[in-house]
Amino acid sequence: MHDNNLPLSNFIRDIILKDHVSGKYGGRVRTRFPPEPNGYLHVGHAKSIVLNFGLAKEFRGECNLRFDDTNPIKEETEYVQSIIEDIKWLGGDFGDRIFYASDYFSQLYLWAIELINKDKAYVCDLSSDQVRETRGTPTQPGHDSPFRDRSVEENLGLFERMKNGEFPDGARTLRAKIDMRSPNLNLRDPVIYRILHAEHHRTGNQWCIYPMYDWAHGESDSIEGITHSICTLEFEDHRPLYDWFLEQLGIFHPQQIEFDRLNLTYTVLSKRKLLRLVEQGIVEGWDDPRMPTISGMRRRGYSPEGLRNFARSLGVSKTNGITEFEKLEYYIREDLNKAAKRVMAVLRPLKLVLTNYPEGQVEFVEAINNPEDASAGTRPLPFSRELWIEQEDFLDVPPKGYHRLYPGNEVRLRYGYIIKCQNVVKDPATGEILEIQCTYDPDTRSGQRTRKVKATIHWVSAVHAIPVEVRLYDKLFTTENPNNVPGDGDFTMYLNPKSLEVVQARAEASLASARPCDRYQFERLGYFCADRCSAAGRLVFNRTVELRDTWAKLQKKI
RNA sequence: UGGGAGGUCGUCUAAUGGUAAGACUGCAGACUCUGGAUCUGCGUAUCGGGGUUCGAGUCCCUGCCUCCCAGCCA
Repeated sequence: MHDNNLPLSNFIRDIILKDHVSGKYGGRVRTRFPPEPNGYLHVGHAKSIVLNFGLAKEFRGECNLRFDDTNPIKEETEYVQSIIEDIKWLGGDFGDRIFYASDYFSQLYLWAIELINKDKAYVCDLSSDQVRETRGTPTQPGHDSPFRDRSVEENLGLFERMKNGEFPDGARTLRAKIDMRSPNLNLRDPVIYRILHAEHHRTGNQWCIYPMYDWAHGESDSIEGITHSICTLEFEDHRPLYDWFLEQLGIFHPQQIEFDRLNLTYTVLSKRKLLRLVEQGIVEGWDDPRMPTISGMRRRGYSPEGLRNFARSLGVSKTNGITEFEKLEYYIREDLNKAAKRVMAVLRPLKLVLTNYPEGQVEFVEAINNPEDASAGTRPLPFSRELWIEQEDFLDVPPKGYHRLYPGNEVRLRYGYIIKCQNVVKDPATGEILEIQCTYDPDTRSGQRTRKVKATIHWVSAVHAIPVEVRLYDKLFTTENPNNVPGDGDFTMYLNPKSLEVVQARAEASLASARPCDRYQFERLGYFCADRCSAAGRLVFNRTVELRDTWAKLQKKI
């Protein structure tokens, strides 16, 4: 078993380690996690959070939380709240260092004026269509805007009037004066301010010009004294621009480093697509347990530790790959196995009667709460004549290798007795199995040295069991890469119609005290988590992940 | 066909000129009062072709393939 707390080596850590020992930035390490509050965080962000906060912690530095809130049209306070909650839940420690790019709007404005004064920026009257037309293409150079050579004074005046709200949206922009013939499209006089008469979630109507990402991001990093600005691969082309702005201004210059974003099989991880799932009502909301969002996974029952271990196991590189969903499930199970209390619950109940067990008699058997943790202790379980067992644990005609109950066969009732199937009661009209009649062997009570049988099945006492609703979740998509759609198709064509099944189950009575978010293992079935809507009178559990099931796997192969 | 970045077991990641390693998956087995967990075993993977070198996944040349970039999104 590997040690999950060991710092894993990766190329970014190598760079930081080198800078740390060489004394660059005074040996100081400061990273940042810069989400845009335009959606909920997902498992891909978890990778970035673990990386950024982990690196800061390892080198005794800090990681700031900074909201990249430069686009008032898409951003909302609800997202800010959810992001803060999700990072905390995951264990990211930002202390009181919650910042907003919008905190720096005034400074950014002043710096823009500085750029104009240095003849490195100009006000352009071209429409967005015209800008696109003059930008050129990847293979053809662009050409200069007719407004490129305005005087500093004119630019200053126009820019101030832009700020003062004298022009409608889109009428003008402030652009950096770099090189319209650059092979890097980002350097072809990129827009740095646009006019947007929109209310901002924090600055309200104070501004009607808003900085673009490229202009705001590096400068925000600089203001906060970020040493290593870690972002995803698609920003590689932006690094020259990131550097250019900093150089023009002559301010503190953080280092941008790009790494590969997480892709997961059977999953979409783009905020645009996730937003669609929410808005079209395909899922219940951002925290639907089928969503790859952090809040969805939390509601599903994933533990922060499990998610962190998964994120750490990912590694960091510049290769564009797709991680198998099974790897995520492995780390979730690994953590839950250690921590989750075991209970018995029957998802699809089938009546079982012990014909030789006295009517009305109840005895208590001792059940182990967690075989992985002796300190979790034991609990008494009521045992009686009539029980519920799992429908799939009985088969009238068993296939080869099936060890569970069938006519004439013996199995052990977990923590109870060995029983033998004597009779099957069926509906004469439909052939539906109504009841299984068995005899129990009084000499085989759990805890004694008795003979062995091939299978142990779970059960609950019919009179003692409580009804619970269980939501069985499955993958949201039926294909490994839902992003890869043929022709003019849409990723929703791969939606799994069976991603949610609700069953009315019977559970041991101890589950009555389950509080929302409590995690359990339902023995032989999987890990389950009390939903946030679960209450004493109406218990609801979400299936987090199934147990590994080698029998089911064998069946599939046939 | 411009620029940028990549190509190592099925998947993800290591190896920083010196025995190609680990995790996940898969398969086989042991153990088991969870067909869980645990344990054991199983790996012809360096994109191709040249070159440098005693020695190349690593360095050089060349070809091929993949991803990203033409928002007043981030």
